[in-house]
Amino acid sequence: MDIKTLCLGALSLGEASGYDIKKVFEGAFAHFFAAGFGSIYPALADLTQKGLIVCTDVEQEKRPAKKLYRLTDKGREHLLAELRATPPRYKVRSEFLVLMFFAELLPPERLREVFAERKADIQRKIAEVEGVLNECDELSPGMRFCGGYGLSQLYAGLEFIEQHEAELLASSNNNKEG
Amino acid sequence: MDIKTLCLGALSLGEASGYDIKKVFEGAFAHFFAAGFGSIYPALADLTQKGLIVCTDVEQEKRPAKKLYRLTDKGREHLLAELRATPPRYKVRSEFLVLMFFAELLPPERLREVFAERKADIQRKIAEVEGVLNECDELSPGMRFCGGYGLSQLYAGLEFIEQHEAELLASSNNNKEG
DNA sequence: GCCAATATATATCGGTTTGATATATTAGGT
DNA sequence: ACCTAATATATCAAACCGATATATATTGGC
Repeated sequence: MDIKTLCLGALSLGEASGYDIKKVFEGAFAHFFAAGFGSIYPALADLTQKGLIVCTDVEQEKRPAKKLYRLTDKGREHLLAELRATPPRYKVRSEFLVLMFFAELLPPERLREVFAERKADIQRKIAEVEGVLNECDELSPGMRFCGGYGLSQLYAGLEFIEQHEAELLASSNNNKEG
Repeated sequence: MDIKTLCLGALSLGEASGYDIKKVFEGAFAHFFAAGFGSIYPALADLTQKGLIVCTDVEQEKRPAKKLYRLTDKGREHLLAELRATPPRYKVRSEFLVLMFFAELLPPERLREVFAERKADIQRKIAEVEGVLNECDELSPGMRFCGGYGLSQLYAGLEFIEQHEAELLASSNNNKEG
């Protein structure tokens, strides 16, 4: 699944600008799919050119002008077909775990820092997802499932780190001394 | 962190060919970092050109010839510096969760399939990681941490799906009838 | 003995994605 | 008056992904 399909998905929730879509990727989508402006704007141009979305220029009083995009019927059909055909993959790319894998090559004080940063990051994300789940009451069951799944992963990761970091830090210190 | 650094990391465990490194990415690294031949071979060429690794051609009796790569001192230093400077990120890209997010747009029977595929995939990965942890007794504490962390994520995900799939399927069926 | 599938091994290439950067306007704080 | 943050769009090189091509050797089934 590419960013284009994700943009169609975001637009299935209502019309939006590229900037709005970016905010969707930073909010609700944040913990399971990332996309920057460098992906979103070309995707919107492409989708427009293919007739899957249409664009309206909107002048604003107190902000820069924006381009509002809306799904066409063709675009909605394309989205449905794409979703039905998408295999349910789940891919992780974790620099954190690479650092753990090579923990012996890190200075103990850096290892401590890494654990602290990672835990802080997880806690920040937990707060974000819980915020969305609690504050927004127009979420579909599917969206709530997504949030819940994300929380399960975040809590399990946090718990694992808290239970095992001391052990790894100890072996790192021994390694330094020996 | 790019694939080049990962290749340096793989070579810090001993000399290897591009093909060997791919197997590392399919085994020990599998659940937290992916890399294909299209990334690995250019990375090795680049690292050789920069003097961070050296290459030896090895003719083999019963197999195609291979190129064995080995870290240089400069390469080892580069790896250490890179690891010390790498922020501990953790990025997920999940088509599975995108499908959950838009579950309303999926036919109920496809939703059932998606859950079945995802659970089978998780169970396959659990077996893989547990296999490595049980069968290999030369793993460093850091590598065991990695495997354990992966298992914590896999078990938490599996449990969450088992506890919530019925609910989502029910709302999907209602949606169809309503 | 033969065929198909699998494993070993390297390499390339188009298309997509990432991350950084550029540009411009308005709001709000000091 | 000045700086920072938010709103808004756009581009680009570098990196990465997935598929494909090429070639040899082994293994298992019939």
